[in-house]
This record gives sequence, structure tokens and C-alpha cells, in this order.
Amino acid sequence: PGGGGGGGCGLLAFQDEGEEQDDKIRDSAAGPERDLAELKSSLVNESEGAAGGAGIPGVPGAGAGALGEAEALGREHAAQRLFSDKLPEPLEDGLKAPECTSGMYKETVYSAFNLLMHYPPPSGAGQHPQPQPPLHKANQAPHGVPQLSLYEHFNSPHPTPAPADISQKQVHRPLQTPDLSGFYSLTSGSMGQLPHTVSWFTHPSLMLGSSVPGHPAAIPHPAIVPPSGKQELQSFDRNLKTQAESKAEKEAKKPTIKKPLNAFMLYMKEMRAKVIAECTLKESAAINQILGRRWHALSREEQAKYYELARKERQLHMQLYPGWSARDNYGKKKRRSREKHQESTTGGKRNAFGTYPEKAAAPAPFLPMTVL
DNA sequence: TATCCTTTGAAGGCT
DNA sequence: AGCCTTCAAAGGATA
Repeated sequence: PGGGGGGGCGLLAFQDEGEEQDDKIRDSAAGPERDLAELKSSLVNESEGAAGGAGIPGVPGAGAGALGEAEALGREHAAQRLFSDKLPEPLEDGLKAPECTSGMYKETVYSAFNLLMHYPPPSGAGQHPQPQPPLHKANQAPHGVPQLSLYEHFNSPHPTPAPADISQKQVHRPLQTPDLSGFYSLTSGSMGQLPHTVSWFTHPSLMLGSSVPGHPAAIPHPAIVPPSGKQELQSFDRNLKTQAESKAEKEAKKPTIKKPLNAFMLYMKEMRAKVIAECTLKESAAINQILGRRWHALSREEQAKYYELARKERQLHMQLYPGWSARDNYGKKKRRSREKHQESTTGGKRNAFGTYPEKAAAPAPFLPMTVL
């Protein structure tokens, strides 16, 4: 109900997107660069067409007037309703908010740059001026240690202090490091949870401050966190100082090695602040819905960068924790009501078809397949 | 205070 | 092989 013609367009767009994802896989097997521009342009046109936008050709999201944007939002919104009977109020507000529409299709411009920020080129090219999204409070560690991603670090007017000579260098990540574990030995005075991205490993400032010879950076890997939650994070320092713990207690409080972030998680982490700034939203669930739709609007090239980043993330994670399995963290998040949770996840709440639309539309990790 | 919500992707287990 | 479940992040909302 309420889908209407616009909803049909939206549906077609999503279906096409899914087929296109299949095309991505096939293309990646046949030839990764083939028809890339054509695919990209078709995707962009598709998005604009589905959204009813009349933007400047070649400039996604540009030139759409207020009416066009409203219309685009209306249709897009209608399409969204196909997958969700009722959007959360904050999301609806956010989508209606004009400041939320302004950058709806602009993130593609930023993402490539942000990837460069994650992998700064050798010649100190990380000094590009870039509109700095307001630092989210979550980027601040509970005890005041700024948690800057590499993107944020290189764009911050006051980046993490680092000697100029080092900050200008590229620190090569040793992909085949025999003793990586020594880099991330847990020490007292935990730094908190640093942003979990592969880039942290190359971050110059992270190579500093070690007082231990042979251990350039005695900073725990961001994937290593106290057992769970923020409370444990705060108590983690105390736990480290407490020597009179039983062996069982120590085992129980053993830091959890978190899963490596997938492509979408990396994208979310990078774009969250921007969406918050644009949409004046704070609720993560609503923000994530927007980010999910923006993710689908990304071109395959832009998504490929995140897939590649995620692949490297997994590679590094495997090197750091060879025996680790995702199974290790199963059951560590306690569910309030398992039945209720299952109902929410499998009971057709993800879309109107009782399936997992994202699964169907999500591209296979085409780059990893070609690389590996 | 702990968990839910919401997204996509990866991984493990089960059939 | 295909399906299902869980967990990664995030922070306001809720039990």
C-alpha cells in the first residue's frame, strides 16, 4: 500500500541493481575493466531516473532544484516503503529535512578521496584540504583520547601529534611480518578502542610513543577490546592493574578479538559523520538505513574500493590472529529475547517480501574473488 | 545497565 | 549448495 507507480520504479531499480550485481560478478571474472564506464553511467542514470532527478548529466546530485529534490525524495521514499512498511520517525524526518537531501548523491565524490586517506600515497599527499565533518562524540574515547580514523587524522586541523619527518613518510605495512603480535601487546593504560580499520596499522602516529625497544608501538590492535561493552572498557584498565585475579576471572575477562570490518561497515564508519551532519539525525538505526541506501547508490568502482579495503582488513586480521574464528565471539552478545530477535530479523521486517533484499541485491565480493 | 534497532557483508553451522 | 544465524559499528531508545 502506498507504493504506487513510483514504488514500481523503485522496485525496478532495485531489481536491476541486483541483476547488475550479478553482472559485476560475471564481469569481474571476464574482465574487471570492461564496460565499467557504461555500467557506472547506467547505474547513475538508473538512480537518477528512479529518483526522478533532473540533475546535470555527469554530476550526480547536482542541479536538482528544490522541486526536483522533493520529487526525487518522494519517489525514493515510495520505493523505500516497498521494503519497509513504515520508516522510523527519525528517518522520515531526516529524509524530509532539506539538509539531508543536499548531499544524497555526493558521497561518491568523497569516498574515493577517503580511500586515499586510508591509503595515503607515498609523497605526503595526505595534506589535501577537505571539508571536515564535525567530529562525532563517539570519536572521543571515554577518557579523552581522540579516536581518529586515518581519514579524520589527515583532515584534522590538529592531527595526532607526530614528527613532521615521519608524518611525511609512508610507513609501509609489512604484509608478511613474522612477529606482528609483538606490535599489539596489551599494555597498561589502554588506549581504548581505536578505529578499526586497516589503515590504523600504517598510521605514523601509531608507530610512536613506544618505550619498549623492539616494540615500535605497544598499542593494542583496535580489534582487541575488553570482553564487551563500554563499561568493560573503563574497567579494563582497572582489571589490568588488579593482579589478584583468579585464573578463571582472567580467562573470563580476556579481551575479545573483534571481527574485521566488512566493506559496508568501513563505508558506514567513514560516512556516518557526514550523514549525521547532513540529516541532523542522531539515531543510528535511521542513519544506517540511509547509509544502506547510499551504499546501493555507489558505483561499482566506489564499492570495489571498500571491498578491497575490507579484504586487506581481513588479511591483516588473519595475520594478527591466525587461530581466531568468528565463532569465538558467538554468544558473547546476549540477546534479550531470542525469539523476538528472530522475529524481527526473519519475520519479514527486512522487506515486504519476507526475504533478505540486501542479500539478494548485495554484490558478491567480486574483487576478492579476482584477487584471490 | 544491558539490549534493541538498523544496515550489509563475512563466516560458521546445519540440512 | 543453500539457508540461517551471529557479529562487526553506532548511539538513541527501551526494557
